[in-house]
Amino acid sequence: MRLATWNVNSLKVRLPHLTEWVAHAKPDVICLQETKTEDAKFPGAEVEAAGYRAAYAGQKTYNGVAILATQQPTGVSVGIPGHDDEQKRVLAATFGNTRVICLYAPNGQAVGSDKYDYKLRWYGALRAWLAEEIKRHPRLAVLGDLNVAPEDRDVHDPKAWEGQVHVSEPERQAFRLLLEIGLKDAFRLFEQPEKIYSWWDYRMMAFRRNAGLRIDHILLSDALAARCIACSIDKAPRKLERPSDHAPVLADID
DNA sequence: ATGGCTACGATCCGTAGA
Repeated sequence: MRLATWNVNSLKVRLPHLTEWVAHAKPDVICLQETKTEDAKFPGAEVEAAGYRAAYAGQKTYNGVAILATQQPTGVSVGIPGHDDEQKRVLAATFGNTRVICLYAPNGQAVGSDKYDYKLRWYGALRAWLAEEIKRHPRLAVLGDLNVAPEDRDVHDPKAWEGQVHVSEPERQAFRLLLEIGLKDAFRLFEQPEKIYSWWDYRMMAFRRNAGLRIDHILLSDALAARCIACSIDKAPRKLERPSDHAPVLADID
């Protein structure tokens, strides 16, 4: 089974890139973030034509998550249970005996801001929920834009980013707490080349300079991690005309 | 010099992203 996650930064704008990419990468499940699309305007026909069923939870302008899969999703749930949030950031679905959770973590804007506090509270609620979810679903995959670069090697210029939002210690701690409930960073299960990132700023020719962050992640429970045979980031779509600022992340489960 | 894109929904700029 091939799992993927991609922050598309507008499903409407990126639909051609998405259909092209899934046609050649052929993920069985792909989690999308920042769809920025109301459910009533979800491009259901195009997604179906590409060979995918879909579950989605969107809103106008901001946020929005979707899970596309070759199999019909069951047990679809939106949001973190008990955590009231207007922002559509969390979507879960089951495929066979595998539970897939699609996440779009808050950006956090700046350390110390209200949005940063919201980000840390969101992570707290997420962790509590996932701790239960992993007991219910031993085959648990958590994919998405987590908006945290877990280590300095996930940052192009750790000195410049030191203490900033996405790399601050409380955010990294929140990320590590997800691992502590029994999840593994699929990317780090394997030897990887240096300076691999999943996001590059649109400005400053950041992509050309490979000035990026690795903030999009696939976390796997032990049962799935034991069967994970590959994990990589595909930079190719970032090179296209009018790209998303994020690249898709892939993991193969035997 | 802390900018520099991009998407959105609103107008011809503000908000947000990371």
